[in-house]
Amino acid sequence: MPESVGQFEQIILTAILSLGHQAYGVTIHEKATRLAAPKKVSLGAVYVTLDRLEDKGLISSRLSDPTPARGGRSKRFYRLEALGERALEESAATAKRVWETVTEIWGDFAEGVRRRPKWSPVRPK
Amino acid sequence: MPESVGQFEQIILTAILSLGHQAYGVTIHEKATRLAAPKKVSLGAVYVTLDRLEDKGLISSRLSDPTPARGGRSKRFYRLEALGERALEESAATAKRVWETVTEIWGDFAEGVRRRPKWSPVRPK
DNA sequence: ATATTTCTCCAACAGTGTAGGGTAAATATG
DNA sequence: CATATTTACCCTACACTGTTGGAGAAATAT
Repeated sequence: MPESVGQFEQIILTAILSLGHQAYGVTIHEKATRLAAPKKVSLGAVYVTLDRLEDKGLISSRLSDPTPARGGRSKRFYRLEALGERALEESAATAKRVWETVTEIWGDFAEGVRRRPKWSPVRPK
Repeated sequence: MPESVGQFEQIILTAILSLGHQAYGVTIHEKATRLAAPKKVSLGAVYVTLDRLEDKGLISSRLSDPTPARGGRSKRFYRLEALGERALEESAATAKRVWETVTEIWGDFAEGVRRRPKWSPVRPK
């Protein structure tokens, strides 16, 4: 049974996955911000979560060489470890089930306006 | 900007939504267990979370009359409030984005075996 | 030297997740 | 009726996750 991750951890793992070999603090923050919108994501939250995920062995990191650009100090790049992949699989499967369940009732509201519910909102006796 | 909910809270809200007017502790527990599988969900966790969601005004409850069945004591039925609907909408939209992002890389692994990644897992320099 | 830019990291606290056991209210049974 | 059985609710206590805000390090630019 894989480690189970929280909501924000899931977002961070997803960001790392999608960034491939360009995953470091700043880019992860950008990706995470898009995933979590309209909610704001602070940089501090990202780094703290990266630390914890690394402690749990779900991701690993290595420090790069500096790049020849203004402010181009070295970056800490992250990658998903096998444990992290399994945790994300499980967690994403639950996300899918949630989305599908909500969609069955409300329709695909993310694509526009929310539709009518299947049943009328009658209260039990 | 809607209240934001955690992972388990999202599952509970989703369970309530999908149960319609049959949402009370035991049925919510069953739904939540299916949504969160293979992870186990304890009944205690469900009730604590229901309490907190009610305190925050995302759901409301009312006590029913007992039913004439063995052990048929009265149930506390829950329903989504407007705040809860908005919180779930936002939260489910993020779940969708996570699922889609993961799917772009790994394919729809929930339907069977995980496919190959789009890029090779090369580390940065 | 000093300013500016990019980037990492820490400390502290609030909020969420979880287990396990306790309690209550109904019907069934001898 | 006393006790068993079934269904259901609720609390306590603690671990883990989420979040903010700011400090500080390492580059290039002027």
